[in-house]
Amino acid sequence: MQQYIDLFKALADETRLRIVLLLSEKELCVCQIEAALALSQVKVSRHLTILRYSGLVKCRREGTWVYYSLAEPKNKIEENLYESFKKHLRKEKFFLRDLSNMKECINQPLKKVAERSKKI
Amino acid sequence: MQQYIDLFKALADETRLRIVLLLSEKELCVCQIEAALALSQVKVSRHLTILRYSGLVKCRREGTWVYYSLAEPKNKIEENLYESFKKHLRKEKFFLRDLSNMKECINQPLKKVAERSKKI
DNA sequence: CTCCTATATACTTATAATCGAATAATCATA
DNA sequence: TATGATTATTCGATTATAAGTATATAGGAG
Repeated sequence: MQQYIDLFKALADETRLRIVLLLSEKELCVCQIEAALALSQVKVSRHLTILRYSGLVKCRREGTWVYYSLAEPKNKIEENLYESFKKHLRKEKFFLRDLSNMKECINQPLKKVAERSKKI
Repeated sequence: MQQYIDLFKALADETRLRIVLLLSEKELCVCQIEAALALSQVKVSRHLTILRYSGLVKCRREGTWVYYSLAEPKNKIEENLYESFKKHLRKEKFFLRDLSNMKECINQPLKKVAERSKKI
């Protein structure tokens, strides 16, 4: 039971939901997420930590960068939910915006990405 | 976006998740839910109110009893989630227990049901 | 070792969620 | 209208969550 509560708790926050949706598209490092969502470093990092503890995402370090990606679904509910995200949330405006922002960001040199994220 | 946050918030509480699961089986009145879940009247009523405001359940009055049932899903995510519940959560122990409790309760005279719920 | 960049954590404050106890409201029936 | 049964709401206390600022940690380059 608790695993499902934890899943819904993890997704019941705008920042975390947006992060999960981005990661359902592609593995990303912290600064790319910051830039794509136009959020501060602390905010992104903190919510990534929460997502990590709740088992929704995993990470790997590569030099100074830490890349985050979705973890394997821990149960059928989670699995179906992710499929459902991919199938239905793609059409939503808020997601398309984050997504195109993200794609723009990952094509820029990281320096620029970092500067951009500091503005917000 | 907010509609999804609201959905996950509504489900991110043990009491509410258990209620939703029961209602995915059958329309029930408040005292039946109390008895099935062995929870106090206040607790059940309060969480039903929250579920009603978040649009997950609807209710109809019949004399002194108020019957609750799941509302029509408001989006595809919600719809798929309910299907997923029906398909996968049925096997979970906590759900089977609540379910069999519920079936026992609705076969008893209401007076007994009420007494039973007061004990807890 | 020092500096710089990327990321994580502590500390504090503000806000929100939950709970139990008491009380109110609603309806049916006598 | 008085009573009993069912359901909803208010109140006050407690706990949990989220946010910002400042600070710490970790790794790479020089």
